[in-house]
Amino acid sequence: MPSDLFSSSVIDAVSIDCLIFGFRGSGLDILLIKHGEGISKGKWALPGGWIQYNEDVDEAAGRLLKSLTGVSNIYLEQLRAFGDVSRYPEKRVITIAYYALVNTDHYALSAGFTASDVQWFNVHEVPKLPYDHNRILDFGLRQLKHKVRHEPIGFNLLPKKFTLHQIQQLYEAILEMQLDKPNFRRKLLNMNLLVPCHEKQKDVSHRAASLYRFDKKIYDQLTEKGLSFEL
Amino acid sequence: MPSDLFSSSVIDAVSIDCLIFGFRGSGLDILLIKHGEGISKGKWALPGGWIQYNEDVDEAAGRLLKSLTGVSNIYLEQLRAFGDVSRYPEKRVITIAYYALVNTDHYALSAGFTASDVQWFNVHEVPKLPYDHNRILDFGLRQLKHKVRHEPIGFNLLPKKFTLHQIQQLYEAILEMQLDKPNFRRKLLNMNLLVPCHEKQKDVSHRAASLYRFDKKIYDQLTEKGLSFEL
DNA sequence: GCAAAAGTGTTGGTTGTACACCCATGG
DNA sequence: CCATGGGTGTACAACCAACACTTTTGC
Repeated sequence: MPSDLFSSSVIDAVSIDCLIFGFRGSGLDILLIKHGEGISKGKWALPGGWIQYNEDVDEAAGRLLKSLTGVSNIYLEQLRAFGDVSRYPEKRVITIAYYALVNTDHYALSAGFTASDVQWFNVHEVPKLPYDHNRILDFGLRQLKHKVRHEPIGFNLLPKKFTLHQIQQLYEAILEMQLDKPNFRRKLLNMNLLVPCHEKQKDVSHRAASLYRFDKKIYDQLTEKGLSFEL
Repeated sequence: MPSDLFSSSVIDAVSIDCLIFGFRGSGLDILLIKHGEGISKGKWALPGGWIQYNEDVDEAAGRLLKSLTGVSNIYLEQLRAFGDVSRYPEKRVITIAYYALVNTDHYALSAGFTASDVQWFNVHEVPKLPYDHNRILDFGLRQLKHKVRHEPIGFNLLPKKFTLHQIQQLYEAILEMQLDKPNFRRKLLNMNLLVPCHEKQKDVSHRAASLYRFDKKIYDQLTEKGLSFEL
């Protein structure tokens, strides 16, 4: 959390923290910043900060994320508020946590504002974070496991064109469990959510797989007609 | 929302609002209070108020609910924070919404603190509420529909001993749809969640139904062993 | 007997799960 | 020819939806 650079124009009792999950083909990553100032200077933490009086909380989350990390224009969803008395040492601060999923390759990281560095960390290799940030991360991971089974959010983490195997690896990374290949393929294809690109992988040392893409419009149409995305 | 009676000891930019759902055998109810003071004096609104500096947000929700309505000792779960700039007219206030399910019969309502009245309203017959309270209610109803399908929270709304028909009516009220009696019975009984009381209804003008009770311990055991509660 | 709700049975279709198996490609 | 992943087939069990039917009780 940055210091009160703008203390006159921000709400001082409420902060924002963002969980940005990324995927690089194997494990799940989380985006952290290194604090360049303030009481946690030098420590890695979740990107976050203060809300201004004239911006919606949802807007504040997007603005802070962009200024701290360079990541912009993504759909941030609210996780929940954390408001224990002792969660922040200096004074009473309630934080509202947001989370999002992005494809690691699509964003150039650039530390800014009060952040001196930005970096992806494997979610199982994060350092000890200040305040209750580790707790927030744990909560977010649990929420993510639940959400990914019921809504097609996972596709944000993949390249535009992807193979069925890549989706499966993503789901295995998030859910932390093995899935049966034939059954997973069928389940996904039978939803008619994926559009075949009529292209194959290249430069792989095994049989080339077909590429698919996810189409949000088709998903919206199907859900309106009463299809539910499950697993 | 009460006025700043304790303005020195409360966080002035954050409030709490509670959605308390009740059930009386037919429709779903929501608990509202009539404001006895402040800018919304005389209006019906969600019970809520300010958080003190020395209490956790979760605690504040329980305290406020009790002092305003007399309803205490229930499990309040956080819904989410609402933080649009214009949601509150006087000044910038972010609110954190909580929700809970209670059996209407188990609680004696008594208006207190800044509330001049308390009353149950059918969720489809609520008056126009101040601020964004109608939006919060809508959000809570949607959340409730989702939650009740995946976790056995609904049993809070029933008497200790209940018939299968009563559960079905409850589910039909929350989900706003008709359910097939034989299939609903079987589904519930096959989960082995319900303990038969070996008792029958009395004084009913039709065949008396068997009474069951819900046992949280059994539920916890079963979920540990990997059972999932669905529908 | 009638109404109202309790409770049981049956049937056919869908879905999930656990596999065995063959195919294509690079090294 | 082997390792790696792509991709298909099958067979059994479990589950679900729809609906017909019998039972008990008060009036």
